[in-house]
Amino acid sequence: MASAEPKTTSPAQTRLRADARRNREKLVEVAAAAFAEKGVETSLEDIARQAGVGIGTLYRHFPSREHLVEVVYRRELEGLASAATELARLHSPDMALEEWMRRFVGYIATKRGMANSLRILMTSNSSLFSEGSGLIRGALESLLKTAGDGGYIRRDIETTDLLHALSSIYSMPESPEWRERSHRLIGLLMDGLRTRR
Amino acid sequence: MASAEPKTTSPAQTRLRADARRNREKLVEVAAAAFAEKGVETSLEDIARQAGVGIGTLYRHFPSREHLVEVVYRRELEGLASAATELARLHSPDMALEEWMRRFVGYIATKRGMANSLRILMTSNSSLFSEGSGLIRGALESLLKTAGDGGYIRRDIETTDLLHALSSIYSMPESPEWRERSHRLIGLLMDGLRTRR
DNA sequence: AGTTTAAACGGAGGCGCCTCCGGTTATTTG
DNA sequence: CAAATAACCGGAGGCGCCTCCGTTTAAACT
Repeated sequence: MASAEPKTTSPAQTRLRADARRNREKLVEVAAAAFAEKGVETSLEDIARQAGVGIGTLYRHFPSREHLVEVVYRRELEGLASAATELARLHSPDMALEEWMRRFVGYIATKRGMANSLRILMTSNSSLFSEGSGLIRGALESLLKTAGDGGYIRRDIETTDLLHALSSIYSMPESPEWRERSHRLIGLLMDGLRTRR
Repeated sequence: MASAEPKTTSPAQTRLRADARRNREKLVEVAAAAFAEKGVETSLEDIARQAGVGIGTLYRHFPSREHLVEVVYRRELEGLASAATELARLHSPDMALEEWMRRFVGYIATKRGMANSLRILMTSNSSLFSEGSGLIRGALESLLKTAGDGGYIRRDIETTDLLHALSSIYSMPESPEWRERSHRLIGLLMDGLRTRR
């Protein structure tokens, strides 16, 4: 019988050497910033340089551009989902909801430029999409429930509907006031949601 | 008043110099063959070489890979549509229909590898898609009508249905017998269509 | 601590993309 | 037919992609 590994959280993960893990994490971090700033078409060699590793190292960890994009994408999605519980701890339920929606919009904003790469990704790996949207939906749902239970907002709102309203922001025309507009929309939604006294 | 150009068929076309037109046509021809054989990811420099022109010339005529793909795509579509009238002249109506459907399948076959580029193309230029499908729909419709009017096939079949049946071939799993399968499907469709005596 | 080894590194190299511009050529004008 | 000119040609060059493999190093073993 093979002895089990008691160290790793996820079981099917082959342990990485310390330097390898450092490099990998640095790469993801740098890539996230680069994608956000210049879109997913940024030079991978630049990313490797900024992370202080050779291009070979980047390609060993992420065999293709899409792999890297996927990892960054998923990481951000998870961050967004876990922000929900964090916000719920720090703010009142309604403020937590509002702030979370703002972050959601901020997240979407970084995805606007990368339509094509994302599309390729989604069609070739649709599980990513469904898992991702599941995470987000879960986060929003729990925020809604908490705020609803506490009497901060009305309770006759479906997660799906709100999610839909938020997603529509994605298809808003590109413009300088995009961010402002989307924040106004959130304010509007919150006004509608909050219970009057 | 500016004097009108009586030479060109399409009015809004600025006349090309003779050598330019030669090169352009040669490029499209070579590109069509190359795309069919090795998919749309083929090296554009190879295409230029095979066409006997410099890479600069290729890029002047087709500013991006997608432009070239689009032109080739449209050309083949038009060829397919015009083949319908040609076939109708040479064969009996039912044979014309059958042969045309075979060619349609052949056309689709060349498009299997290029899913991504085509998808990008479609989403960024959806008119191409609608115009294209209009063309081939028209072709099929006229073949159907002629054969129906002549009593060769039943008349209670909608163009849309047949088109749908044919398109389903596109999503058949890739396999060595793909071509054979699709031809069997066409045989089956024709059997169903033909009137019995 | 020293040895071993397999995992990880990183950059050179070959290829394709696309741009830019000095040279060439079809076409127009006299 | 020659000169003028605008259109066109083509390939060098700079950059990024990705692979391959000789070198380095973390980690396991003694």
